[in-house]
Amino acid sequence: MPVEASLSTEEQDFLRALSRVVVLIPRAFDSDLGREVEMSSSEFFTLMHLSEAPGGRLRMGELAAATALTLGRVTQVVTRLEAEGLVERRPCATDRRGHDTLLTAAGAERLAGARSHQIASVRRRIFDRLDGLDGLDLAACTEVLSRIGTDAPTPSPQTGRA
Amino acid sequence: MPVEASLSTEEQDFLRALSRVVVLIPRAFDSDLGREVEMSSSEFFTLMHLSEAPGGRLRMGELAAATALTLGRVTQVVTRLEAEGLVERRPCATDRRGHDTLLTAAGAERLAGARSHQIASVRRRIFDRLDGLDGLDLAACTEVLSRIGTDAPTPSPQTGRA
DNA sequence: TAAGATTGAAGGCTCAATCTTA
DNA sequence: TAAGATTGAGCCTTCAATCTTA
Repeated sequence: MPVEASLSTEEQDFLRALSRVVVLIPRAFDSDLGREVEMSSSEFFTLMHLSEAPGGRLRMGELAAATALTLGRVTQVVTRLEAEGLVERRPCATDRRGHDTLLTAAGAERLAGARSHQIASVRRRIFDRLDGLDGLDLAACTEVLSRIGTDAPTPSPQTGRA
Repeated sequence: MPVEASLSTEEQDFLRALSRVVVLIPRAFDSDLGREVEMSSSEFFTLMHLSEAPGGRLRMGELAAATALTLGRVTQVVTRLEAEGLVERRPCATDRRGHDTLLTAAGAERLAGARSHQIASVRRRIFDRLDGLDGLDLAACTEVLSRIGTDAPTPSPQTGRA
């Protein structure tokens, strides 16, 4: 319900900058990765999170949490990656409702080939733009970004995850 | 071309936080606005930028620059808004290739009705999450976000680094 | 030739409905 | 009943092709 409310100038500026970034960044990443390694950023990050998981193996829900994608979207991405032989679906040993996604050797290789392109893209689109920024505190920015977006009391590192 | 490259831990953390936000924020805004005022965030921001322009009037290309949307997408959004009577298309007086988009009275009214809902959404999804954050420097974050995303030498104040 | 804008096809993402197992 | 996952319909967005006027 709309209560009497407004944003400060500082808040408005932040909102505008953020609104711009959430449009520009996905376009930039998808464009760069698509052109150079024929992969969407969703696919790239899915492979990346799998490669970092113990055994290269994650449940669908864990993959959704890691990528911030919806479960439905994860299913679609995994289906596509599986069709390319980059991941495999395995029944979950402890819960027969669940499925594990497992990074294949081909998937690991594909990720390795994509990584340097992605790093170059990230440098060009992000960190190169911050060169010479006076008093840059990247960690402080990271903290801010880590907190926002959710509705619930932020399931940030540490804090109550129930 | 992939050169020898990598990201520092700080940079990786920033990238992860940013990647999460660019997925979460559009979903949150579109969900809130869609439920409460049946409008997408693209439509909302389009109306907002029009309302801030002199005469409530902007060229398609200016609208694209303001919203960071592509020209093709702006055409579609404006078409939809026009069908609802919230904006009007007018031939541009000085360049017959161009079209102005003009905010109507109905559009201004609709925007006014949506604004408080949007502010509530922004508070809930963003600024409430930052309450109690020690040493928060919102302006510094804004500066960082304002710089990233583009490919070209950043149309920011100062330097043009090739 | 190039710039402003539009269009249609294709792909990304969300959401609600559904199926299976706990 | 609820949780994990999948599916299909539909919207959002991009991209390349196209049309008109500079």
